[in-house]
Amino acid sequence: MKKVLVILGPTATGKTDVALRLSANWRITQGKPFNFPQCELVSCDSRQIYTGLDIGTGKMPSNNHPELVRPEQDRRVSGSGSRNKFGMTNRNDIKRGKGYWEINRIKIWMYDVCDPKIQFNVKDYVIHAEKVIEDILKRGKLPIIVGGTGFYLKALLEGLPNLEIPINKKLRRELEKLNLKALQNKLQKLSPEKWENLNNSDRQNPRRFIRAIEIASTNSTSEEFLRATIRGGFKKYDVLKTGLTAPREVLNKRIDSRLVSRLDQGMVEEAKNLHKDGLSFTRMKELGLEYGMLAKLLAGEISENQLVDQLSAKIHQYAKRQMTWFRSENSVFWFDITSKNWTPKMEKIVLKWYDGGNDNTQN
RNA sequence: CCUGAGGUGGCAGAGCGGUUUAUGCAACAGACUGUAAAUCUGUACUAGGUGGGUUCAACUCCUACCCUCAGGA
Repeated sequence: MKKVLVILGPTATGKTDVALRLSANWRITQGKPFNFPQCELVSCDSRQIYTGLDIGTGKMPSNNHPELVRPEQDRRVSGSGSRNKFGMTNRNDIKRGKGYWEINRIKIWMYDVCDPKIQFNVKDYVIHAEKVIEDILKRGKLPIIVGGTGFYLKALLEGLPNLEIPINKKLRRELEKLNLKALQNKLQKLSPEKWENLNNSDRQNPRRFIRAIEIASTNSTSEEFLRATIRGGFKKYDVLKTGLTAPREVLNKRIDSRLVSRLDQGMVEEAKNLHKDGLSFTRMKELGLEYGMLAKLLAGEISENQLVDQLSAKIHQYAKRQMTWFRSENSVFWFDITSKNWTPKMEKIVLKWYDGGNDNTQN
């Protein structure tokens, strides 16, 4: 079975660095007893997807890797070429070897797949990422999925039942005009079972309603529906899930110091430029966290001090949400990055898994 | 020093003479099968600058003091 390594965990645990180090180690130790693979990283992050969100999403390595390369140089020069639905100039960017970054000669995929003005979503992610991963495997390398977006990761690994039921823009536009009560009524009428299945929290979440209604109102005999269960996720691969954590307080401290260094790296400038390139503040706010706050700063709604304080809190909350999400993830080998010797331990487990092939159940 | 405004919970910020309480943010916990760094839910907690009054009752009225801010000198 083809193998895929996953490194998941909340923000600021250093997932990417670990993945890069693993990749580098493997290359260095080539020729030893194990048949070490070469690795390529696959980002699983709902914001690194977007072009131009570099510093604020941590694509830009903070400890200035000298050999950072960005193969796709002129991506943002808006030429006259036709653009795909993600606002990229060529539909096949990924196939043609674009859409990745290279750090110390290690490729990182699923960066810069979509224009930030355009809304990306899970389905887009799954489709692209699957393609990328298959391609990496075909080239005989080990894909390392580096994931902070639990939902995307889950969809990629396990599939999403209604993934094939498309977005109905017209319907959404109408539903968005309705208030919560109206949405509730509509779903109750349309699909009582669906309503029953929603928990209290989702029953007050307009955004969930809109999709639920969207699903419920597709004709169940439609072609989309028939195809709806096709996507089955990753059953065909041998997946090892590793996870990085740290105590809350440690994480918060790391987040705060990282925030300072992102500011030093020119995060504000970056946001200014994005806005100059036509990214509205409204849209920027939708992008959340750093960009959301940066938009507020640039729009004059908050001061620089407020930016730091509020953003820090927001990212703390985000990390918390990620931890809550990942807690329910099954069969993850967790490593506390504040514990001693976690790195060699992790490497050992990974190598054993990679080399073994048959000793799969160790947790 | 004068004049004006004001001092409310971790922060911001309302109303009100009387036990039900603003509210928002933050905190804590959680949900989440197509915006997921988004969206949503639940919980707890913490007040009324200080000292005097008035009143059956004061965060709410009066007063002195302290402090802050703005304008003046």
